[in-house]
Amino acid sequence: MVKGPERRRPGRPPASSTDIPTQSRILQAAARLFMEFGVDGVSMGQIAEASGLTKAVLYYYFRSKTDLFVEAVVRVLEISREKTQAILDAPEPLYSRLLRLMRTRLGIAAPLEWGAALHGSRNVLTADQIHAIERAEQALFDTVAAALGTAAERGEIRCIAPDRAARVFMSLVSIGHAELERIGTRADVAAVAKSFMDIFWSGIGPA
Amino acid sequence: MVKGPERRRPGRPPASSTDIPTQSRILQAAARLFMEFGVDGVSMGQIAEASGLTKAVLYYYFRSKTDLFVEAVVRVLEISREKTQAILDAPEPLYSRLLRLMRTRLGIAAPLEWGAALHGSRNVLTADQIHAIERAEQALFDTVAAALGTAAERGEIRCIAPDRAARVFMSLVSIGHAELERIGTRADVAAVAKSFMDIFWSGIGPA
DNA sequence: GTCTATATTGGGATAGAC
DNA sequence: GTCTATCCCAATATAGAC
Repeated sequence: MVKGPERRRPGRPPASSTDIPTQSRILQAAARLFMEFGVDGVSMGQIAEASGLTKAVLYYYFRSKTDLFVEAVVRVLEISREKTQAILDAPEPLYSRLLRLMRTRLGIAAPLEWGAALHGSRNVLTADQIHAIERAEQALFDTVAAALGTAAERGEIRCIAPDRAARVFMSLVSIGHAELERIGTRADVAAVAKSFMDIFWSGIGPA
Repeated sequence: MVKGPERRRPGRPPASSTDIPTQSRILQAAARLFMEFGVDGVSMGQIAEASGLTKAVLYYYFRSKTDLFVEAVVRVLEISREKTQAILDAPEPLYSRLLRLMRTRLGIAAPLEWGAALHGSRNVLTADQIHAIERAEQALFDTVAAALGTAAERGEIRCIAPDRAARVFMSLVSIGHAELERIGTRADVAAVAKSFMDIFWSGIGPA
């Protein structure tokens, strides 16, 4: 492009300039499908269709299906981490923040068991790819663990191993989501969130 | 076979007569592989090899790969349920029984996230097959839930929703297993079991 | 009941035009 | 950068001998 600067065309710019970049469109569609059907449950053709493109374009942006999968996972985990961080930074008691976090996550349509999808495909991923995913996953847990650790210092909770507790919390979110799916649309997200939160907070032992 | 009864051959009977029936051998191998690599991570060829047979034999006993998968899952869940029942029937306080259950399950090589494997393949399963798996799964949860319910009646615990708590417990087993895998062989199963059990029993809230 | 050999297809990946 | 057309292999499933 050796052309000099052009004068701005009057009127609304063509749609293309406001469109989501192709790569992001692919990642978004891929993430959604992978979350719902798992790696092997989705073909490149389906992802192409879902993003309104063709297979060849996908391979223009991503070397392989595995690559696309890894980048989609990392992206989702990063976004998830940011949202989580924002909620946990609020100036509230830990209990309220965790409850809000659980409600929010339960409300998200695509909850996802990446762990599940991963389990089946670990053998295909390179060490680097596994590492990338594990790092993104760990960052998410660390965000929660940090909040638990701070609260523990303040004597707000008795939690001894924040990282472990963080994993338990995230897993409770998964179970909660499974329960919401089971009972269907008549589900009361807030109520389910509350009851899982209570198990997390007080355990099942005698009062 | 119209031959009359033969006299028993002297000496040790041929190995074949004490062998596990072919169908069980297939199911065992299939269950192990499916648990480790997921449905799509394993081919019929691999299952055939693992059970010392050929693909054709597998198709002699099972109509399709999906069929084999479903029967393997149900079988594992049933066995798991029986073992669980046995442990929970012991005349001990609930806490001890649950701790023993968690230790035992953490010690099993193939822990498995059937849920994971399932998620990816739900779209392929017939309604009947999904039902069969869900029934077997529910039976397992019910076994744990029953123990929790009884204990609740006795005032041994404060648990309000036994079924929900049962799911949480089983899920803690999964996290525990994931943690053991992460930290590798230097893992202390009993210690990990204890600490997850404590989160389940007392929660993380202030003492 | 178990084998060898093969038909069939879904889907990952690429070539090359535009 | 995006398309059409195609290659190619892995893996399910079957045919038919023994």
